[in-house]
Amino acid sequence: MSNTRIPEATVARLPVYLRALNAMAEAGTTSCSSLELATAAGVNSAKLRKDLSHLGSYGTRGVGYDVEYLRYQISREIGLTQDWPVVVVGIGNLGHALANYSGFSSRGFRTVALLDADSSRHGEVVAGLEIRSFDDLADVVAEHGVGIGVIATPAVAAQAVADRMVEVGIRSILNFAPTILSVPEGVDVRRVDLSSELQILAYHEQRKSGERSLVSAPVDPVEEVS
Amino acid sequence: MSNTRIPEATVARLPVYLRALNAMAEAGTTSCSSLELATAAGVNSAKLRKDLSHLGSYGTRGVGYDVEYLRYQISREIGLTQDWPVVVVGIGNLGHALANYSGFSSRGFRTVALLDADSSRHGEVVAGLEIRSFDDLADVVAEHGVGIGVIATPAVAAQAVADRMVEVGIRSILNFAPTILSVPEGVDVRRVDLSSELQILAYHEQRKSGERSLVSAPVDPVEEVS
DNA sequence: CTCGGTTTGTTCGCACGTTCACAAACTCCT
DNA sequence: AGGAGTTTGTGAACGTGCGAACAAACCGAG
Repeated sequence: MSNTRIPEATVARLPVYLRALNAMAEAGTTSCSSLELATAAGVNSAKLRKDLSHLGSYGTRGVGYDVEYLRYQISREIGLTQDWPVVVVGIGNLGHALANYSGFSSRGFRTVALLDADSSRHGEVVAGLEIRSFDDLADVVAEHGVGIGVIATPAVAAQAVADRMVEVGIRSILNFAPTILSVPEGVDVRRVDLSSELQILAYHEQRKSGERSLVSAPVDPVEEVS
Repeated sequence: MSNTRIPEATVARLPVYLRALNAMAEAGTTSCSSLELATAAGVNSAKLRKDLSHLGSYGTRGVGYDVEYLRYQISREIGLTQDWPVVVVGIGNLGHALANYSGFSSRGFRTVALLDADSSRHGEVVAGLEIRSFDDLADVVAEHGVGIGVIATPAVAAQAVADRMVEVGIRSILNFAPTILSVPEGVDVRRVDLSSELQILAYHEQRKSGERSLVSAPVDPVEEVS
């Protein structure tokens, strides 16, 4: 069972389960049912059980799941039992926030370097780390091992940063810049786009409002531009 | 065609298309094919055409799409032709970054208030706005109309903030706090979890590494805790 | 006007994800 | 020991999304 590939949708939910389990462990709960964990994670209980079944059979019928045991199993499956060095490039407002974000360092992720192209900021200390030149990327990777690259630069610089990251061997990139990065096969990019999220919310909000006022706006007032 | 509901997966991609169209417009391109736009957005061209067909028939066979016209149509569909007031709660590192994020203000979204529970920060000016008390939430909503709420508080405070937002009429929430919010029916919550994104990357990175070294780790060294 | 080339919009088959419903398995009580 | 109650793990039905392939429609040349 555990040698088969885990579905992508399941992988995306594992961190949520892990978070819920951590909260339970902190609250002193040692055991939980699939329904409890599912509601804490905001999903259907059947979906939770199927997700967990992809990792193996870690529950006990008639009883439920041992919080600590399941927590370890999910952590191991995701890979949090090892150490992941993280390089953050672009220390603007967002990069600053990311460097200080406790959620990064807490779970196996260790920010090992902050890089920025702006030389006037080099030497400045943020979250206990000195901002270094972007040219040091290769050195950082050599020093701490290849890890995960986080791009928090303006959109125009993002592709160049990504290209350089790939060059020095980074194959997992978290991109906060509002651009689609093109990378070679084998490199994973996850995009976090704050503006897109707002736009999706706006779409649903608009639909909800339109529903209320029963305006269907059937005719389009704008003609083709010539 | 345009009166039917647009699939959720399509809605999530519309902002990406919009961004690509904006880049084209800035570059002076007035017309484009589905293939050009699709590659710029990083998707399959067939998928792009199907997505756009849900909005209506805005292209010309044998020619392609008019950039400006399509840009307007997508903007209108998402609802960006109207003005969306946004309230940001929790002006820590992340809230600070969000307040300064230009992508918010650029596309119909207008940050109308920054709120924080910490009274020592009240009056401080961030991105041209004065930080106000969280108690002012109802006033802000009354003043600027019900809008979108952004939660950038620590995890422990997030649920209380969400509850209050719902109370004063906000029904679209963008949650950056690492918690699952429980909200009543009709309220939309989108979650942006930086730590989860890293964990998903780590999972894939681990698989890539494991593939290389051919270590399948079939036996589990940890026994059930008693 | 007709014909060849091009590009959209749509149909179809397939794979993936979700939910229901239930058998298997465990605990507890008598 | 046995049965009642509970909860997991999974098989099956269902819905959604994706990609290929193709017909419909448009442009331009002759």
